[in-house]
Amino acid sequence: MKKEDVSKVERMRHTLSHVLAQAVLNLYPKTKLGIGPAIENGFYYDFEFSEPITEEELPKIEEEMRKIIKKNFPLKQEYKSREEAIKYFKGKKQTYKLDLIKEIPDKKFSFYVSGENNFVDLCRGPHLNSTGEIKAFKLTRIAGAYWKGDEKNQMLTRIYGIGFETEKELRKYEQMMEEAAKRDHRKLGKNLDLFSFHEEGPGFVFWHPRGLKLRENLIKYWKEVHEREGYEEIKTPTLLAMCAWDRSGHTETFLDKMFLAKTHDDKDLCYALKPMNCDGGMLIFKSKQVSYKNLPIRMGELGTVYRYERDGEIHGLMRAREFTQDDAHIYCTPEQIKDEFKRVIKLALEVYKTFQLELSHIEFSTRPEKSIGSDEIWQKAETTIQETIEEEKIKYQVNEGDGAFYGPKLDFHLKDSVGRTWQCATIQLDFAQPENFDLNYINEQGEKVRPVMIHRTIYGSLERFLGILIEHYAGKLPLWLAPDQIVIVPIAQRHLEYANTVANKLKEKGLSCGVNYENETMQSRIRQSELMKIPYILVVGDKEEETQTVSIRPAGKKELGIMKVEELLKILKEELSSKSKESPL
RNA sequence: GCUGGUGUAGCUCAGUUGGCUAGAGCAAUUCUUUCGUAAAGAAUAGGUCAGUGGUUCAAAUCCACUCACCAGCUCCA
Repeated sequence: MKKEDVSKVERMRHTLSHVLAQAVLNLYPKTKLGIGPAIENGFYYDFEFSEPITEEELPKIEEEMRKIIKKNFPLKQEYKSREEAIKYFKGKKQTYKLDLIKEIPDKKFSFYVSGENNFVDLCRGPHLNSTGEIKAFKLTRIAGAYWKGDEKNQMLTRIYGIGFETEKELRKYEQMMEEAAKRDHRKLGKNLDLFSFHEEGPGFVFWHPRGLKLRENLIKYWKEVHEREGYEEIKTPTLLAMCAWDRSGHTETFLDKMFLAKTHDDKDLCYALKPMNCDGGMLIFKSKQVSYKNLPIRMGELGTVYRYERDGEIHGLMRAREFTQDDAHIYCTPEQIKDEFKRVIKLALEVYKTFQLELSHIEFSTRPEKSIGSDEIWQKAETTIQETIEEEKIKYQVNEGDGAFYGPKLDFHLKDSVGRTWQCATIQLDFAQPENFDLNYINEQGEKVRPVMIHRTIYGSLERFLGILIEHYAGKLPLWLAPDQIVIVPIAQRHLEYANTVANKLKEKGLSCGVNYENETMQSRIRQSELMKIPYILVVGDKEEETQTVSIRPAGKKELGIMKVEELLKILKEELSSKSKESPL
């Protein structure tokens, strides 16, 4: 790669990883080197230390790095032949580097040399001209990472750092991360009394009244758009007998993630909690004869599924062991695939726009190792998806071998507050399951024909999507989603009656409105409401009662003055109907 | 599951190298107070220091195991 193709800050981050490796070798000469790339906002390097190291040693390594930077060593690129390269790393006992060379087919290998001990690293570059060009950096944390990203391999020690062109930018980034940590949905979920987790159910979400209301608001919107899009809703059992999972291939490919259930009399019919909703849906499809005239059939299901995720993989709402997919299965003819696919893409983009969510990226995942169905079927499915997204001019990246076991898929990824991405919407093309379940419809010639199946979600899971939303809005949910929309604060006890009259008027219009008449000062009650991020606080006292008005204070803002209740209702109605817009007040 | 870390009251956190009855603020309860836009005052109650086992005259503190959580990896919606 040419130097000018890579931004200066990226080259700096890459050089930083080399400086890190050099510093580590200076301090711990027996260390074996893995790889060290530049990443978003920084860099890392993987090492195998002879003795385990701790985070307390990072300042020492950082200091050594500063020495190397100060000495301003030039980075020189040179080439070695395969034999020279192997000989060099054998001499240094750098087994991981030898492993890398084995995998690169090139005849000539690019190396970078710098430093007083002529630190040499196998590397394509590009780099800065010399270490002295490095500006602001900091080592941030230490973590484990498998060699070449494969859990069957040795686990190495990864040291992460951040790097920027100025100290100011570095500090700004650190501050941003601190702010982001405050948005963590797990923290907000506790503070806003939305949900909790308990040792008695690791990975299971306990929804509190306020959280459940939020969840239901999200469901309501989902139902609206799906009804409009021609979906019908179904509900299938939480448990199915194992023969269903045998048939769909889950037993073979998914068993380690399934919760199994038995009855007390130990009959041989063993059950599993559903890890996916498709089996139940297909049984409904099969329950009657379908004509080509009925297709496409779009069956939606807010299906709660159970997956025994391994310890350490669960993460708040983002990755739970029980979660509800906003699932749907579209049964259609081969000719209808593209059109249906496009409709789902459009719907996903529309929904994300409503929340003003920015998409991180779209991934096209192809056939995995563990899969069912013939080569021909996979080929056809992958080509169809690729053609569709190219026709739609959608930017995507290919994720080789990451499809579902029954078909290739298109995934939409969203970012959380600290930049981790999470897969939300997914659209999966499936020729295999209709085969397994012997699904068919009657075509124009009166023959039985196999339908094609599209599995899809828009939110992905209600839990994950809510996690993303809570962080996206930093807990300050828009009026239409907020579990408690309005709170009325009567100034003194004598205003309680009037407060209740106003509350009833608002409730009649379907707004959720409470009255806070706790034995606390008005200031304290306003504070409580602010902390709960209730969109509107209405204060009522003598003045308001006399003029039949309310004093309005939108959350996080100063008071706006007084207004007639009818006038307020008009404004709120407008705000509720335009979900994606900001509050007009 | 892997590497590293954490676990003290409902919440946020103190608790020196093991040593008197484990503390604080907020929240809760009771009483007083009825207040004009982000915290009124007083009193009361609240803990098997995650669990189990061990070391010790003595363990919140040291060790082992288990559980849960956090960061990253792997995996995933």
